[in-house]
Amino acid sequence: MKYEAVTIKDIAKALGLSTSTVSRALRDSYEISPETKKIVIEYAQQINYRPNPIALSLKEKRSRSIGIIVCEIANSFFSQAINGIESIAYDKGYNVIIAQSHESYEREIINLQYLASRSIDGLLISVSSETENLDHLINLHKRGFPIVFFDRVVEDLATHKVGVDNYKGAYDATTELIKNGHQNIAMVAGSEFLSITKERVAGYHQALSDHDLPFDANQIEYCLHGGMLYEEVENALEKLLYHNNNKPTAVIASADKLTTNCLRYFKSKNLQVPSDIAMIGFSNLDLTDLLSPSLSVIRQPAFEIGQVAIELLIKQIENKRPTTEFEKIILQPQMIIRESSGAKKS
Amino acid sequence: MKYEAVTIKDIAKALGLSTSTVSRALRDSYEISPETKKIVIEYAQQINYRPNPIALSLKEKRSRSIGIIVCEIANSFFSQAINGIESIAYDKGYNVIIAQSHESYEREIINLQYLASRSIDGLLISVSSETENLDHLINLHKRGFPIVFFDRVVEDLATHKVGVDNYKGAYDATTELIKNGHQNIAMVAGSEFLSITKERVAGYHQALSDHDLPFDANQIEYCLHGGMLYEEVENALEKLLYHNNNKPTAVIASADKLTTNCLRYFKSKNLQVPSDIAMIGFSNLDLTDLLSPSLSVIRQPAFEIGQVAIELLIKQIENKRPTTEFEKIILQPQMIIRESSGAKKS
DNA sequence: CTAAAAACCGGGAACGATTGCATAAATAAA
DNA sequence: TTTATTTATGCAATCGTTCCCGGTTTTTAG
Repeated sequence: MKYEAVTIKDIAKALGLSTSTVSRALRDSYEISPETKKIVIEYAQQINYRPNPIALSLKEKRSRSIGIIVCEIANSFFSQAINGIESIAYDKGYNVIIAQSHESYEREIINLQYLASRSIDGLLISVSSETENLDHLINLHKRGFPIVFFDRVVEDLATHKVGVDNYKGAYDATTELIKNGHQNIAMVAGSEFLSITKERVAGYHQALSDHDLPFDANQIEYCLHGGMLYEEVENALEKLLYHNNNKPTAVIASADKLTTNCLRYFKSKNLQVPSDIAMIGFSNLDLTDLLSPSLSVIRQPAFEIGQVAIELLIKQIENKRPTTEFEKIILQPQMIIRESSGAKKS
Repeated sequence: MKYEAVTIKDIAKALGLSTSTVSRALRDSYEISPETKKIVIEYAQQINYRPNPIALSLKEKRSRSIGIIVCEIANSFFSQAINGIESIAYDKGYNVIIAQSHESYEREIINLQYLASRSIDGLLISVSSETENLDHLINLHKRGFPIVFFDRVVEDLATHKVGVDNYKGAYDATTELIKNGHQNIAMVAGSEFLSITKERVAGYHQALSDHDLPFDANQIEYCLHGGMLYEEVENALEKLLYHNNNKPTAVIASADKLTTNCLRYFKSKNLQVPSDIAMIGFSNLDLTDLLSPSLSVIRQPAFEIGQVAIELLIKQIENKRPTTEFEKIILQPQMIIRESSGAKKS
């Protein structure tokens, strides 16, 4: 069943005018007499005429839609970031097409091809945790396609980038645990490919060294799928807690899904938080306050990250000349101390 | 900065053929010789030719994109439903444009106009909790525009509808609480405008009456914004617990956000669940098992709802003749009993 | 060897809207 | 009255693709 829309031709025919006159009248051109304008505009309103955006896109060579690729929308951080993106995009007359990589490199490529073939005007992407090879992005980028990275940025490409101060977030979290008496602090980290992981590890590392605590590489476990699979978090924690000479009394989880899956593991093992094992995690969940014990978190300004990213992207899209100067914007994370990061059993 | 794509004309010029020949060669028409086809296809591949979907849309009068309107994507139920929708849509070559009403009637209308003007081929909608007047939907529907309702369906329109057995979900939840010894069970319900609210109230009502318990209208509080605002849930619970001769020992929350905000309220008032007040709620959150006490929930098959809805929509879009027979599909919710619905203090 | 039938390919209209250019009529200036 | 100028409108190209309608060559049949 087709849904037939009113076109400019219908108006022209009905009013005995040419399509150009109608088009100009609707755009309020100075070349059209006030009387003709009035007739056209009133008739258009009456039959509920709407310009066909597809025809416009074809002519203008732009679709006024932008693509977003994230791992999962069912992830508080990303759904909040998307809210930020949409809040600006809709105001500026762009619509967004969201695609999910589900942390798969392969699906990221498929999504990218799909979006590119839907002729989007630009791309906002937070790469999948499997993404190491960047050819798919480099290809587009070389051809002058506007790309902005957010959260999981890729350093090797000259584009706008928006993220948080991951180093500081991890540094603060580690320091908080140290202050509460923990000397053996482990880290459950995301994919090693991601720069955010490296930065968070670096922050953790530095905090230990600033407090004269030894750094032990065995205290870090990387999860390739960023905690999306419970099993990988389970394995990581098994190793850290039971196959490690140096049993930690506290854990830092470096991503949303890692944080919740760590909790799930502790619960299944009947480990009390924070007395058996303390923890603090990166998380943007809205109900970390409702958990028992309430969860200490590093929270990222997801909404703002989305807003800044889309603004940079639209600026680049609407630029007449190719962009040569790219910005890297770093927002500050927020540490919320609650119960889970407390002192160990004495 | 414009991103110039390769067109069929470029191929034609480079190969000394006409655009029609190139077009046919790429579509594997029988009218083109195998040799020509080979040359064209290889060259197209080499220069990475992609057909322009906008030009196709203009010609075919369809955009192969469908609109989704939900209240919030940062809501487990809806993000899961969207995952279900996308899983099918992408396979069938459709892309989805997501818009959020944030439970506002006004924004729902704006979104609808926006989507319609973006020439989507069909619409999947779960109406906002403020939506009482349906003119905006009726208008589109009258013109033969394909619409499928999911979750929050609207009975007055002849369209496909997909939802869960809300009556049964609430009936089971109520029965479970009764079995655990609760005689005074209150309900924190969503917007009165929504049919799902009415059905859930009816299920609750029937369960009470089947167990010879009195029904007291003062034991139900409606939240117009479906729990999106903490204050409305707070007000509702204040009334139920402290301005009510009949203080409940258990509460049923009839939506995701209501459930979490009830918990937040109990926590703020230092009420122990389930000993001070038991509860069970509709929720699709993935970490209700991690709460203390773990939360008993009615879980909806969100992913499947999304899948069924998009399948019906695509079927309708691709139908040659106008659809006259509409389906209403009801899936079964799942009750997961955990700690929060336990017995009251004895 | 001729006529018919394949086989293969190009021209151009169409989709809906915009826009540079041409044109006609009306008015103003000389 | 003639020319110049303004005013108001139409024609046609354009964006990228498909497809109807022809047209030419080659093959096949009689």
